[in-house]
Amino acid sequence: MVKHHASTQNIKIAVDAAMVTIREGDLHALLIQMKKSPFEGLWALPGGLLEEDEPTLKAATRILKTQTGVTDVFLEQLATFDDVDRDPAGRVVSVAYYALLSDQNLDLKTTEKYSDVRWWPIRKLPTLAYDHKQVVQEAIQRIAAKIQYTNIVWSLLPKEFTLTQLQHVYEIILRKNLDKRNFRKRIHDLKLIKPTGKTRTGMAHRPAALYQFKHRKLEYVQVM
Amino acid sequence: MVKHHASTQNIKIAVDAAMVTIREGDLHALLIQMKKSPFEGLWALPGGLLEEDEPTLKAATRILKTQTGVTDVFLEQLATFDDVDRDPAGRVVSVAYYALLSDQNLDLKTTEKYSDVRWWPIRKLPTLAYDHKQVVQEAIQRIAAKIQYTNIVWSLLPKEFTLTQLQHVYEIILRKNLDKRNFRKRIHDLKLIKPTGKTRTGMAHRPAALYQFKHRKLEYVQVM
DNA sequence: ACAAAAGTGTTATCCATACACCCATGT
DNA sequence: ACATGGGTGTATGGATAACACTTTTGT
Repeated sequence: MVKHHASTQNIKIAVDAAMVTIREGDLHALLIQMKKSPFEGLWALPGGLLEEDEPTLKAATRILKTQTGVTDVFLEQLATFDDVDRDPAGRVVSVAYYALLSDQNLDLKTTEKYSDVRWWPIRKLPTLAYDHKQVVQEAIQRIAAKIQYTNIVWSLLPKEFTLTQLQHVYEIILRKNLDKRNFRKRIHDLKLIKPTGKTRTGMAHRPAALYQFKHRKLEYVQVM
Repeated sequence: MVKHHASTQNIKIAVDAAMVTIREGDLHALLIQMKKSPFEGLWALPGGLLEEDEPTLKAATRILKTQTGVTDVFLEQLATFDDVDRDPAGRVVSVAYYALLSDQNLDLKTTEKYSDVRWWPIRKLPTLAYDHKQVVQEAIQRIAAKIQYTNIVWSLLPKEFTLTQLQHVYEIILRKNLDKRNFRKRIHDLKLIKPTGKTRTGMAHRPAALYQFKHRKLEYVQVM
């Protein structure tokens, strides 16, 4: 045990959310541009101080909803970041979450609080406030690990998608090319998705069959 | 972002540590018996409030050192537990760590603060205070997952150990029997350990060769 | 007709698994 | 001499990886 100055502890708790999606063939994170000093103009993950009667998961859910309007996505605690100097304004411990979003149906909201809100490619981030660069890095690592033994990619795709779209998600996150036939055989054997019967037409090539995930919630399956 | 009542936030931060070892053929966790109400007599993980100028990892390191005297072990953040009602005394968010200890060279310290300190088999825990049962469960899951793709078992074994001891660690944590020859072939191919040249004698059977880990720090390797 | 992505099976290689006996020591 | 765990190699089967052509559409 550390000490017992319970009444004198003066540490604040924040919740930050790394929202991640795939756009233009690459992973992107949602960043807000800060208005207030000392980080004026810098970019950061959306977040804020925790309320007393609110669990961190609820706070993260609210941040997500406020920024993007979505609720039905994969959202999970990432880790807690607590370097003593991470916030120049004082000791603030941050419980970080990460969420996976489909690039569809997103409606970014700019609020009074921020100068700007936008998606940034994860490999070309601007300078970030606090330790948010590290938070994003750890989120990426977690995602890359976790798509290999769970079904969480459901949260990165629209409700209906083609097998090629699904394969691209894996290729982009794992940063390697996959064999089309082996990938499809694998996905088929896992029985995580089912055909909708529809096809995606309007492209200058053969229409692709559309599929959907049977369950849009976390399941453990050895994908690769 | 949640709200901006920064000055009014009244949430405390604690650090708790699940220290785990293998004794008598099973996983055990170190628990302390509480003296103070409202959990008087109940068992709990060692922990305490975080100090303002201290990172949580340092706090966890100190808890570990205080309880067991050891420092050179694997210690990692597990997760943050923050149910609003987890502590009847008020809102306390707990950053939980877990540590892996060898059953050797342990010197449990009972302090004034606790009625008792002892190892409890993980499958037969007493009633625990707070949400510590959940913390232990998550630690076990993490350990079982992580020994399969890292070298962290180094921290559960003495500096020098036999291949059979190493195999037992995996068998106990994964709860399944492994084939001796396949296991040894695998371990040998991974090149994580090296023979010390010594043997362990004094037993009513052929002496076993003693090995040690080449590196006593986290490395990522697909073990199984 | 051409371009572009969709869709589809087979073969070879590698890796995981199953399996049994002799060895060195203490009693 | 007997009991006990230590130590060792091979053969098989299943999973993974490599690989090319036909189909359907839009222009």
